[in-house]
Amino acid sequence: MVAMPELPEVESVRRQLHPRLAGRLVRAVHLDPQARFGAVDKAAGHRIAEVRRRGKYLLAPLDSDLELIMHLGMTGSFRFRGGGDGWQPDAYVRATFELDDAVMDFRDVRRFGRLTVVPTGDYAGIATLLGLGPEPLTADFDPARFHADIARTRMSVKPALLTQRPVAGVGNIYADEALWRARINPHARRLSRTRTDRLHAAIREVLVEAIAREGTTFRDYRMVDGEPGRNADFLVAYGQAGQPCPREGTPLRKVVLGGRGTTYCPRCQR
DNA sequence: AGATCGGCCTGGACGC
DNA sequence: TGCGTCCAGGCCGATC
Repeated sequence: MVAMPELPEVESVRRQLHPRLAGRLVRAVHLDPQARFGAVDKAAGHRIAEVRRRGKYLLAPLDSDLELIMHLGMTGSFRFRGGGDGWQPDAYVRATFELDDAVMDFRDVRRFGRLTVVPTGDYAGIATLLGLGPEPLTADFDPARFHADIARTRMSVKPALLTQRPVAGVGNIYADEALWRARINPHARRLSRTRTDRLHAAIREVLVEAIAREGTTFRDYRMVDGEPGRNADFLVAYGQAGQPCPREGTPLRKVVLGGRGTTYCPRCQR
């Protein structure tokens, strides 16, 4: 495992990115010739209004009814040159934004990150963003709707969460953490309202706690100032296979579910 | 239409 | 030491 920026990591990046980008003019965008980014160079000549977040996406409205969309993928990070944090561009810089008062690099070892510019709100070419579920930390995340979404699908609850449709921003780490906390087996289907209510609360809790620690860093995830998140030492399920369950000591089991590594307690997660 | 699966991409871990 | 193989996974497109 490397990084997997999920909602807490992306939100931590957003909080540092917003003050550095809001109001700035993009003078030019330089791309790695191998990068398959969309029309991100269309950002050139436009001013950034703000940096928002939806799920794991960073959204930066530009003037002229354009919108810069950024996704960190697995290993993406934004770094600024000459900021005193020692950052120097390396072989993994995939895009460089020349701003009116700064130079920002997008670094991405595995190239899973995505950058593009679209007409404001036109997400037709970005299926996951188009079908993105509610923001978990707002009132939009409604327990009744969450239950209906989880009950409607025939998928197991964990893969269902990873589709981003029942709720936005939950990835592999926080799915395992929330399911453990809610004592729900990741294979479970058609959960009762009582259990989706527990999961609803657990998702909010693990995300809020991880944001307070500025996310989970294993290796590559870095905030804009280069600092790692501090949540890795607080994970109780993800990556803890074989360790005793903190609730009652049964060794945690790792399986592959929906093609993703999944760790859970076979005894207390039913 | 919803669900499933392979591919993308790379470096690090691991085995011999 | 060095090489080959496997693994990690968010998202997307193809297919069932």
